[in-house]
Amino acid sequence: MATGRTHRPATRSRGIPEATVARLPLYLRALTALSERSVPTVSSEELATAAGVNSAKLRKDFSYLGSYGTRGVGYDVEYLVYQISRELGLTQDWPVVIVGIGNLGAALANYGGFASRGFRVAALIDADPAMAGKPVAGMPVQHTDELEKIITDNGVSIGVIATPAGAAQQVCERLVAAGVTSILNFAPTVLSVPDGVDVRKVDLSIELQILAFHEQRKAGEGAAAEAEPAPGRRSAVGAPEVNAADADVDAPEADSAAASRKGPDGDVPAVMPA
Amino acid sequence: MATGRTHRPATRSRGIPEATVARLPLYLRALTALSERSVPTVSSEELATAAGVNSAKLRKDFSYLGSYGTRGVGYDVEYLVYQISRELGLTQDWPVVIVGIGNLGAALANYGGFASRGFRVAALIDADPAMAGKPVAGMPVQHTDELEKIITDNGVSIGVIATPAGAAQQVCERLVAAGVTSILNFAPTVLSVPDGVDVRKVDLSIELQILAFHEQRKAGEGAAAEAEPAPGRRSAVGAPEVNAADADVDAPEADSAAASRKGPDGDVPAVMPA
DNA sequence: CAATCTTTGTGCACGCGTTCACAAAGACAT
DNA sequence: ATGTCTTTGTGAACGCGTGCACAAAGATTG
Repeated sequence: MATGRTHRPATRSRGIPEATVARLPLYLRALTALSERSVPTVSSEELATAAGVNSAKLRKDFSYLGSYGTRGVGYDVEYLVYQISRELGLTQDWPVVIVGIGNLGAALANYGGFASRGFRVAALIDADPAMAGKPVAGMPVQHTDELEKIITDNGVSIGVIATPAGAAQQVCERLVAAGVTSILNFAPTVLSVPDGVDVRKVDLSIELQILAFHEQRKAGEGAAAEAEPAPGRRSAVGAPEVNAADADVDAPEADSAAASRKGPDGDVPAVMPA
Repeated sequence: MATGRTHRPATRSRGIPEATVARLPLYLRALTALSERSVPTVSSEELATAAGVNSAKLRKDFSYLGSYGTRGVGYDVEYLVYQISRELGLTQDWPVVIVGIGNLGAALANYGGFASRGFRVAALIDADPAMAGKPVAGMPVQHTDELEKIITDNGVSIGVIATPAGAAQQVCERLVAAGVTSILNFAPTVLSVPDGVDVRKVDLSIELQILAFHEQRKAGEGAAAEAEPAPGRRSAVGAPEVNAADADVDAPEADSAAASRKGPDGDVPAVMPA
């Protein structure tokens, strides 16, 4: 083949495939582990195993970044850590705010995985006045009223939403209006945002539902009839009112944003289980 | 979105596409909201908007389940809720165990989205003896020693791992050995499991890293040079030892499973930031 | 320097998922 | 009953992602 690629495509817009981008953090994690063990180089085969992917896929992924490997040897760990970090934008500091400091929000605030990757929790925000000033993860919770000022003063461009579903859209709009252009949404709701704003969602119960689907498949493999994998069953469906009851419990935490603006109908559809 | 997926060789027998299965919970959520508002029928267009997807995609998805719509009218909400619930296996009870009751584990235990979808938290398990008996989410935490007995007695087939990365693989193996065949992994580690066991992973920091990538893209759109979206920066990369220090903090919680079996090397590669 | 060995980088083919576009089906009005 | 209107269900085209398989590149050895 031709003598390799030009190291710098120069044109930023020349896209790395989305699927590849999603795997870069995986590689980075594996590489960091190797780095800590002072492993100097690693082959695509070894690294692929460590990252849980196919080696051909890994090589192709890396080829989008440039030719950083040495044939017959492998990849230089430290160099690759740097290149991937740079590509992901982790060589700079990203201040983030977490809105909705309930169980989940607090857990996220305490999550060390953020800080270790260049993400700095700039502020914790909650709509409950009773929460204001209360220290969580060694940081005082601030009231929603301060949201805009916090975003502006800290130059925050990434926001994490961990509010109840009913409050998520409103919080989202305020974040965006204040200048946030990337949102990580933990609320079980579809957020609508203007063009130019990225939203990624993490839904804890959706993953379980997908597992349940496959689990049911397994159980019903031999028998066509209903499987009974465990003692105790229930009907579940057909009792919408239990979902309504879940509304408060459902939310990952106790943010009172929803309560403060309870539309008798407005948040019923939004506050969803699942 | 949450990531994670094990190798799915070929589509199961009369398989619904994996991508479709992953969207069913989304539809179900939107439909439940409509059901609570007593909306009798809904068109593919409306429902697609509510679920945040393309209407053609939605129709094709539903076509895999059967012809449940009425041309010229739309879909019967209640009927569709039932059909999707049944397809996902949510009409039966799924007892789950949560292993690793730290910040994240506790948040999950309190998360109402599980119970409202047919998932019953059968037990909370932690390796820390000091946690044993302590009530979390109205349920006493049990010690890891009881793991196998709990799984067997409750017929648990789905396990949630919220331990530090260093303990995840070991916990995983014990769960599988005890009969668990589906695992939801929150630990930032690649789990290796035997065939027939499904693993889905949720990595909180990977999502942020993906956002950072796009954010960097936006910032560098006009200027070719390094962007400065906020006051304060850092070098981040090139300091592996800070990651090592993160090891304990990194874990979403305080499960001491890792501590109880600290291999001087065994968990170093596993305990990863990111 | 030549031969051999290892591992990368990638051309190519295949399959899955997405989207378009439309005919068929049924509701509804006249 | 007939015609019109709405919306589903799906055939087909397209694009992306994945994995195979191999030639090129460089290390290493004799």
